[in-house]
Amino acid sequence: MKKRAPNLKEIAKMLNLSVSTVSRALHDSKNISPTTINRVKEVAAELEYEPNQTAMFLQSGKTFTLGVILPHLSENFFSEAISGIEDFASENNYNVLMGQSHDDAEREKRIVGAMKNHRVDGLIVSVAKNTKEFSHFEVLKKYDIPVVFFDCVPEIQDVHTVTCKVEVGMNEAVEFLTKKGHTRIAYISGPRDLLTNRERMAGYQSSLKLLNLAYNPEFVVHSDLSKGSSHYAMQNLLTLKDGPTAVIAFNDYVALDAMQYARKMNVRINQDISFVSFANIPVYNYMENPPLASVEQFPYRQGQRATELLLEILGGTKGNRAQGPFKKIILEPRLSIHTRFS
Amino acid sequence: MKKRAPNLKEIAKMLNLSVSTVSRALHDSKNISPTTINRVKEVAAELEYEPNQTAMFLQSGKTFTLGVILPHLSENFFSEAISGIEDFASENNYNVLMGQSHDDAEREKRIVGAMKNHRVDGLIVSVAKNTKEFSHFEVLKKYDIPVVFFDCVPEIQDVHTVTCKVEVGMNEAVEFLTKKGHTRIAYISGPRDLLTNRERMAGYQSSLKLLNLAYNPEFVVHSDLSKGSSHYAMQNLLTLKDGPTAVIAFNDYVALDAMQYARKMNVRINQDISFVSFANIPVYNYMENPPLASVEQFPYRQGQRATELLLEILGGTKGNRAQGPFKKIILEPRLSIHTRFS
DNA sequence: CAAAGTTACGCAAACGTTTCGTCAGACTTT
DNA sequence: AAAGTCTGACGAAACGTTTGCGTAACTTTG
Repeated sequence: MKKRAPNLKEIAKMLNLSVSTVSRALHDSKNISPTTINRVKEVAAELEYEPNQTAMFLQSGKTFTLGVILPHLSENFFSEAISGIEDFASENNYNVLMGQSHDDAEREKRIVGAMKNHRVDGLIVSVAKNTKEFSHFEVLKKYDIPVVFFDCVPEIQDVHTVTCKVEVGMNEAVEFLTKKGHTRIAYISGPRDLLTNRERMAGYQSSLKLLNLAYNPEFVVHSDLSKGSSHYAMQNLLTLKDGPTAVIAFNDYVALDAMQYARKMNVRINQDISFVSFANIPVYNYMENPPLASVEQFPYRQGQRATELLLEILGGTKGNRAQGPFKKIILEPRLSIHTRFS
Repeated sequence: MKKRAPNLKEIAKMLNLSVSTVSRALHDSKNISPTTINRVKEVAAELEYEPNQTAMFLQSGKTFTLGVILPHLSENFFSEAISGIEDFASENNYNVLMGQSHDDAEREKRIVGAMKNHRVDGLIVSVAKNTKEFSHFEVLKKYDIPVVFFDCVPEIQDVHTVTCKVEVGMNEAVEFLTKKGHTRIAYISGPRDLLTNRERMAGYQSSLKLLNLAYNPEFVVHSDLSKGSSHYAMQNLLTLKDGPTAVIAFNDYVALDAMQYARKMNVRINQDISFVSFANIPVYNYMENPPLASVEQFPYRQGQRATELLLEILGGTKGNRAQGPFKKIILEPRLSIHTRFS
């Protein structure tokens, strides 16, 4: 009772044909007579034959598989992103192989290796927060595997990227708050050396300048994104003499933690101090006191665009692939004002 | 300037060895002299040689790839689950290929086909809500690809499953509420024919019987899980003469929508009417008025166990794989009482 | 009717590995 | 010294496809 997946040879034997004829018949080659094509297809259907892709991979060098590497699947931002990736890939008959780096450079390296061995056709990556060095991506060039980075991208020129103009998002956030009458606006920053944080920071400072507001270094506090650290950051803001009347947080988790702390200190959220953040969770419409607004970064969209770009690259001439020109796709963020739980 | 991935042949040529010797050397075969092994490894390292897995797949019939099919990646329950799957798979040197059915039977079918063609070693599936018929999984037996179902599993005997005892979870939920003094407990059910819903329902009824509470059919209302439908369900409960003092919801989304509606009708949440639900979202600790408690179903754990089971099956004898004995792993849910936002 | 073209198929190489079997030479045992 | 064992290597087949080329048989053409 050996069950083996049916293959061309089996079909060929049953019909007294050669393997190549069967192959061609299944591909509707014009060199095969219609009657033969029908006979072959009939038998194939009966056996429930499906071509062995691993063999085709070997033959063609194409796996029709895209690798996706991101920090955490369980973070909403990323699960939305990979959802967009998978949807677009699937529409174009690509499969998606995925791995989580857990924000660990070593793990990321290992996964890149696994994907390379797997000979994925291309890679979509949001790099781990603690990755400082990108040589493990360099190797991919040798294997002619193009990479598109999104969200968290390395700061080097010769790569394709899809990102969101967070700087503009920050501008809008500050502007929104000043229109509400705020002049003392603080920023709880994320990890200092993270590109996306520096962009927020740049936006924060450029906005202040544009609006003729003074930049007060005390109004910028840091969180390493842990709950305790965000609490501590908020604490620092609350103990200032002329504290802020509005706080912009690095992301939703930081905002929620900061708000939680503030509330414990009897601050009335969005009355005594208003909050705005950068979106990465979805349930604000159910909360009584969400931040007033958040900068929406469209992760699903980012994933989609990244995949689109990657497939475009894969469509190009083989040799030219990993060389350039390198595209930088930049999406516009949108400040979404939260309506209150009603 | 042709970049081609280095291969065994290339190494062999450089060292004037045969391909087979190189292959063996890289595998530390004892039939190869240490000096040769070293020479080979040196050259391999220099060329940054990595074996082409697609070739190994073809050779060995094993892809070291697990397929995962679930409804939505963006739903927290599933992203947690796949996170658990990927973590466990990764630890055991398996890759994860994933697809979203979007709760559509047709799409599910297509993805199963794609995974089969890809010759994944095994499959982990949470079936689409509207899948009524499981023949597309039958085919996999022919290809000797074992399947482990989790969460949403087909109601047939000869499959491996990992599920959570939701019935028990419901029991605990009812008991919890009665201990709080509630006797008029309603249930907002999900899609009637969904197994997980019927189990909740069974738990609901058995609990009432056990606690000597009357079963009032009016206290069971239905939601198709859409916001409107959940609102409508809640509306029905609110218009009852002697309405419920506690409501158990099919899941968190239903609970949140129902609570939203109730609040709009000036019901004081968890005072006039208490809420309990089945967990699938993570941010309750930030909400002012979350449900009093939710039945935690441990998606990460479920994903892990499913993967563990699958790998166990894959380790078994080849022929016996898809035949049985069929394992049913059942996890205990836990009622987690939410502490209030403070 | 012969030359040329067309049709329908088979042969064999190739993709990159692994592995079974073989084999020559060197060393060990009687 | 003949027979046996061990060492280190190689050749070739196999996995399941695709595809360039070859070739019969048949059809068209002048």
